[in-house]
Amino acid sequence: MGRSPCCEKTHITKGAWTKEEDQLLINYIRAHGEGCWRSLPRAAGLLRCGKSCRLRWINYLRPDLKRGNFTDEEQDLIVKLHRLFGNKWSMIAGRLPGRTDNEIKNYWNTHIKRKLLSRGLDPQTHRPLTNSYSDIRNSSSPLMIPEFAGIKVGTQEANSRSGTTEEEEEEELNLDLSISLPFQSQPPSANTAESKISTQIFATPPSMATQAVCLCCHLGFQGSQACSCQTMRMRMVPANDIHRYYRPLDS
DNA sequence: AATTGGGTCAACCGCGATGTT
DNA sequence: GAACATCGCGGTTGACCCAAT
Repeated sequence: MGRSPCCEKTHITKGAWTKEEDQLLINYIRAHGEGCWRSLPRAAGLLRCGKSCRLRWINYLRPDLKRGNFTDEEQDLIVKLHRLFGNKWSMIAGRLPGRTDNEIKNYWNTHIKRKLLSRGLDPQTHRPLTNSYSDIRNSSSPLMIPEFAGIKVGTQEANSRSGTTEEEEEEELNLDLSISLPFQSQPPSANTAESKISTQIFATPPSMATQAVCLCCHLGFQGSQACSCQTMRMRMVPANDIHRYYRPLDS
């Protein structure tokens, strides 16, 4: 037999979170750390589904979250990453410190998507809406988004000059995406487009990993037992795990 | 002052991958 | 290996805000 259900279907609160609920969740996670979302609501005294607690914490309550508008650099990076990963918001979020997948997804749908459309670009493919792919490859005009500096897909002229293939074209994109936590000890092994991209992105010196924000330091606990900086410097953390880069205070 | 319409974003839903029994 | 739970993700919804009318 499997496990028991993740949460009781009855007596579950839905909708907007109250300040009291937020505080209960914050207090509990401060004391016990993240994890075991199934048992968390009851233990924290919340009448919420564990899933809802996890979402609230990750998207809103985490102390390392950035608030406020996206910077031009972040916007630029989102477009680059979206071109590489598509709607893999968690992958994109993993490379934008302090931003959540939900936040990026919302920002994409409300701002960037519209901007691209107004430029006549397909937000999914980042290519002109009216032209087919072959048209684009034969086009002499660069695929540029002036508002997002540095997003140049490449041109036929450039390709014929350098004799690059489509895959190489991808690699021509400057992927200096290391403002986040781009290092992974073992890049994905599968020979997929994503893995190639990941390999490239993750090919950052190990020293970059130490530039990640340690949550404990962020909270002012550097040097304390809770601070795991030194431990984390010994082993590399997957980029997607930046938000987990901390250790429960009571451990 | 009331209504309307668009923009924003927190939260929910459903699904696939993974883990556990 | 089957059955089930958990986790995490992407898509969608709906409440709220604000400006225009």
